[in-house]
Amino acid sequence: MSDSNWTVGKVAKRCGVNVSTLHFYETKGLIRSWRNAGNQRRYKADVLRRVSVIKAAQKMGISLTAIKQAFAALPDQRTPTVKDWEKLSRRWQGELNARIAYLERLRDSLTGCIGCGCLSMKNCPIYNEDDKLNAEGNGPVILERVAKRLNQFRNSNAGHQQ
Amino acid sequence: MSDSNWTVGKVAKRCGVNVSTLHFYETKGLIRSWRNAGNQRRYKADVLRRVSVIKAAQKMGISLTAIKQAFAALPDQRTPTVKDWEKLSRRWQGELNARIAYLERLRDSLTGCIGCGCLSMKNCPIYNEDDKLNAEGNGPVILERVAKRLNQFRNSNAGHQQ
DNA sequence: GCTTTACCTCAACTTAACTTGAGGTATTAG
DNA sequence: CTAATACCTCAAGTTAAGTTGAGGTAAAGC
Repeated sequence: MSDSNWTVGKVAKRCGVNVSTLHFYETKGLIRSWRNAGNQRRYKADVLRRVSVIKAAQKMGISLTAIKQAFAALPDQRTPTVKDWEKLSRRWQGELNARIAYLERLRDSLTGCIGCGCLSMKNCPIYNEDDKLNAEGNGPVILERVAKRLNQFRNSNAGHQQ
Repeated sequence: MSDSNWTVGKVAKRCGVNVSTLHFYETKGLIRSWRNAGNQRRYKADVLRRVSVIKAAQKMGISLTAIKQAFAALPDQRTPTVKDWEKLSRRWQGELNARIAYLERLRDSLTGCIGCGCLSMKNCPIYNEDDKLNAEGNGPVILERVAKRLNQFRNSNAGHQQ
């Protein structure tokens, strides 16, 4: 009963988000609810994990659009199992590693490049980082619009490795 | 002559940004220009490094506001030297390290937490990461609004260590 | 049974970091 | 000298991820 009778308010409190955020996630297709006789939202308990996973993914810098696409890999009819979630998790771990590696490269070349003045030159490792990542024929691109939108992961093919 | 006679177009092309971006950066106080007789912007060559450093900092996830504050530490009257830039760089390296460490913690606890269901619980290491970072009396906070604005670094005290 | 919460919808506002466009002036190439 | 660029200003638009508020209904507490 309480298993499929969560109200927005309870979910919001439990997950530490606003009610409006849950409404918003629903319009984005990230979570789902059914309505009771009085047109109020009711949730199954698994919404809690969904919201928590959304929050965790956001901390990794993954956009809602990419999260939605990742969720698309979850079973549609049955409630996702632990294995389903772990699969998702492993996928994101790969992205997280790529992201960490990217920041490490940035860190390691930062002082040298800022100091030497090569930053505005064509052969600077920092300056050309995007170009390398975005090079054609070089496998799926991991980071999208790096300089523009705060290192968000690309929506269109999040999860590809190599 | 060409040392202080860079036009917006030339700077834009050299730095790989739009002219409108340079206008924008100027309104934000990130770069400066003088005007020629016909009211057109002219730049000193050091604008190239400034723009490049802005771009590098953005790749680290540092906001323009924080970048502006960091630039405030640069000399106002003379053109910044290599040492000036290196100082800035070292400051950001510390933030970059903190950011990398944060993502590593997230990665290492991700699969376990997503799988075990603790994500929505109070004792989950991922779920409570923000709280730990934001705990009072625990030294300066490094990451701000982590879950909200894609891990941007805090504006108000960017650069503080430990 | 009534009053306080909790919900509902829908539109508009918020911030960051830019971009786009309109209407007009300067510079440059030939 | 003139046509093609390049610039100028200022206002408005864009995206992500929500938040805020108005006007109205449902459910819960006592």
